[in-house]
Amino acid sequence: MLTLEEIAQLSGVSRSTVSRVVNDDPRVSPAARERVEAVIKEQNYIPNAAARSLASRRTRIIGLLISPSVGVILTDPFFSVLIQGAVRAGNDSDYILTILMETGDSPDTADRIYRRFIRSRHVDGVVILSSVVEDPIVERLKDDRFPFVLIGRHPHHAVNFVDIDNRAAARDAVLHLLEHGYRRIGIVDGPANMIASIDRYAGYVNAMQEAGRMPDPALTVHSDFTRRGGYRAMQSMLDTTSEPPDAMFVASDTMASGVLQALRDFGLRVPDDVAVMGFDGLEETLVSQPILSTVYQPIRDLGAQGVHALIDLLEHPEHAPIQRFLPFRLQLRRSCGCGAPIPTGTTTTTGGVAH
Amino acid sequence: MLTLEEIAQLSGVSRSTVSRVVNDDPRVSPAARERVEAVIKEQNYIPNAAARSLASRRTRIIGLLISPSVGVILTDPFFSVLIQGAVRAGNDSDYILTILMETGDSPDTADRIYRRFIRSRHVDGVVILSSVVEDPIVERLKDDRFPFVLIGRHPHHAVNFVDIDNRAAARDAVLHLLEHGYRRIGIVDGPANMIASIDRYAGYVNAMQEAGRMPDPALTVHSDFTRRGGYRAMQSMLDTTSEPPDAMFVASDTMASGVLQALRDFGLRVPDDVAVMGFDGLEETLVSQPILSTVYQPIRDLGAQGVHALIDLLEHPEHAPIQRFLPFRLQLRRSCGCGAPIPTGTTTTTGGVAH
DNA sequence: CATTCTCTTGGGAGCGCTCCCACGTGCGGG
DNA sequence: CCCGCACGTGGGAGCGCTCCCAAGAGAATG
Repeated sequence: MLTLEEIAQLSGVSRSTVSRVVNDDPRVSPAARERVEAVIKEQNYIPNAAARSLASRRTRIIGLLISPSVGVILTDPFFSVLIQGAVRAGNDSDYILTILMETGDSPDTADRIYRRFIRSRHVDGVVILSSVVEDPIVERLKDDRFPFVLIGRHPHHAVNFVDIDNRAAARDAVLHLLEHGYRRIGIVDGPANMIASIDRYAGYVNAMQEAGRMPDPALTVHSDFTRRGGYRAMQSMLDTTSEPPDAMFVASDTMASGVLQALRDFGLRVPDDVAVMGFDGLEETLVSQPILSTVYQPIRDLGAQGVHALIDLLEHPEHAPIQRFLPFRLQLRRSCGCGAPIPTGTTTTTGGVAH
Repeated sequence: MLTLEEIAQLSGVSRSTVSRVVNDDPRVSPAARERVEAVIKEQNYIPNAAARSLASRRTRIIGLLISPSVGVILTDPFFSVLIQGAVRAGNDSDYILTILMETGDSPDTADRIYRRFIRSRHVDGVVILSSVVEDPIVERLKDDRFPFVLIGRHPHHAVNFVDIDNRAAARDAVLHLLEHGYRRIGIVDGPANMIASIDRYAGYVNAMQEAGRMPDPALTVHSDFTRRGGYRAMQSMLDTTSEPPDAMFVASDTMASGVLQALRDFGLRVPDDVAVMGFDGLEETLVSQPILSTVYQPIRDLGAQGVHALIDLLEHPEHAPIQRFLPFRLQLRRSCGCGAPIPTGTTTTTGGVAH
């Protein structure tokens, strides 16, 4: 493995000049630069990361930390799209994005990663993809004053985050179902300990109350954001309730896909017997008939903005805290009872929120 | 940020002793150890990663590199299970596993990651999850003598890898369909540039030929390992062929799930009109009726073994090259025409290969 | 023509660890 | 009683960079 010093000797300049060339410092004569670059190329020299970070006190690497809860449902296109958005944003920057996954099987795994990777300064900052409300990592990062950005807002702490207004979005969706005339509206929500689930449930309740209706507990099920979970949730609701719902608000498209299949297996027609409204706006779930009405959220952007926010934080620590809400919109298609099947992409639009 | 030296002063010992405590070196008196540990805890001291790697010449971090082709189909439970297996194996070791994703949108992103993360020694070694046959990274790693393990065999190079014998597995699966008496057997394969697809196709052809049948090109479709892709592949096959198949071998359960839906939407019964055999043995795809017959492969193990192999490589460079095939088995359920629906888990078993 | 400035360049002093060698100290055996 | 040998311990010498300051060569200024 070659060092800076050796490259310097080979090209007849000093260590400092080679360092300047490597770091694109303008204070190098064209002649010297050319010579050094030739040697670097010829020797296939690549600077040692550890030495660099030790001397410069940064690594130019940022982490995307995926919490256990998420790891399990990694299969949801939601996460894959989000991750892709984040990775792409990382690639377009000067930073390299690396993904850290916790499996959650051992309590000290998280601690290990935190110490050995985060606090030891292997990364300059982290984007957290957790959404489990009580995730202890948030406290820890705050206490240690380590730079981080949450994807999904935090209920208590004033931390940097990027999110959509899930409450408002869910409210809009349920209000739309109410406008259709549905009255027994049920909900398949995500896990009760995720902020997104909590907010979406609150939006559902808000809408129902505005319409003067009390949400029926028999029509509320928490599931796990998987297709299978959606299927089972719908199945159990139909099995246990004497009076089935006339519409369902489902907190993710992936679960909605399971819900649609459960309804079909139960012999119920969508939207005639039961209307369905999803959440996410994933292209992946458009396989099924009837085409799913849903709340579109800019998932890819969510990932990208999270990364951008972190980089901004790293390079301008003096900036104000970042608390960004991205816009959402309803995509009204067949499954909620709206007109003829509308081709993918063409959509009716309602409000959204942004700061 | 505290340093070793400061901890040493605070606990009245030398830098060396603190280092020994941190690294679990037995050559420290109980008294000193106790004192130092107290100070470390009290000060919340965590050693600097860069300084450590610079001095010790290793990082104790390994990378899981996910190639662009894979990134797109990250939603396939196959990958999420594989990744979980790898992450878990990493957690159980002394290493930390970090995931690197290439998006493939820019040709030099891969180069950047390679230089800035791999060759710069940010990681001690990498596990490659690529399977695109001509992935240039393999050459590069080989040339640079950087430690790596492939998940999925390599057609040309003698490299370390972990895989199953896809050819034999596919052959077994198709032979089973032939035993049922099906004769017009079609295949929905994965992308033609992935080694797994190539091997599974070869197995399919082998089986057909052994039964004295020429595979019908009209019944061969390459798809992309997604549910949607499977749906479309089946749809287009049914649309274009005058004589539909009586059985389908599908190169992944996720695609098979799409195939089942396409058949249903086409008014064909499974297995009566068309039998279906999947590949992977994912629990996630068991939602659908009829329950899918499939080839089970130990996906989680594949990830774990990849990581173990790499660690072995790092700690015992003198060991022989690792080329490991894990066992597979047929899981015969309803969709291939086998008896009554068999409860999940209970399975008929056939051969497998292992070294 | 002396003075100031700009442009390039070189090298010292770390960054915070690990690794190795040397130095006590106290013990048992010859 | 002395020698050798463990056992703890301390400190020097790096690891391969970045950052800063100094210095020399010209160019520009009065």
